[in-house]
Amino acid sequence: MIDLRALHRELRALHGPQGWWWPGEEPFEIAVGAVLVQRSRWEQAAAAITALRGAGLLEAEALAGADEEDVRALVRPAGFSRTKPRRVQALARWWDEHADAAHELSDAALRTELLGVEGVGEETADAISLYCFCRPAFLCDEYARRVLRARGAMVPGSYRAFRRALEGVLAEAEFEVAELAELHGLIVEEGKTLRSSSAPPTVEPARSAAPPRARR
DNA sequence: AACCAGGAGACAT
DNA sequence: ATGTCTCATGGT
Repeated sequence: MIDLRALHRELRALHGPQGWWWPGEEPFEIAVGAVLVQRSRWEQAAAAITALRGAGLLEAEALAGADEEDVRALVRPAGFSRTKPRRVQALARWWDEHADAAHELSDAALRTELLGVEGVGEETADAISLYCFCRPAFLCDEYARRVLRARGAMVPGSYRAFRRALEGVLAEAEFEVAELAELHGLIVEEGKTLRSSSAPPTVEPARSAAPPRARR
């Protein structure tokens, strides 16, 4: 499909080796960030995290027991206030009760357990596995899709199919966890320079002098 | 004012 | 197990 080692080298040359890790001080904060950033910009998620920190809620037990309305107000900058407040509190409850024991689980068992938490889907489970529990994982997100497609790879549309398609080359590359962590960071940097359309640049038809058609 | 932003969950095949 | 459809909101 694609040589991930070569991609890693290329992106390092492009953006510089950056020893990238998910922004955040401690694992729980990182996990909260992974949920809050869903379908929104990192700047917005970061604002919500700052608010939570200010309220002393960046600790699992405190957030789990916090008033729902308070949490709603604090995470508002991250948007989706119907779902995200519930999701970060569901995560906090799980974290408070199970995160400790989760270190003993296999990579696959941990992932399965994370998927059982409300608001944690495939991508977020992989992000938490990698950046909170230091388990090998590759984030098959929209950026990865763009970057690989831009290099000519046929990338399946669904997360599952994408992930499976990468299993082989991923095993072949034998990345360390730190390398996987940095690779994702590099892919994000590179992905931001790409269009989401994934369509190769097409030549615009010669523009006529006609004014744009009036909208209705 | 339309459009985008680092998905998840429910449901049907 | 895999594909499809729906939801949902702050910021620019």
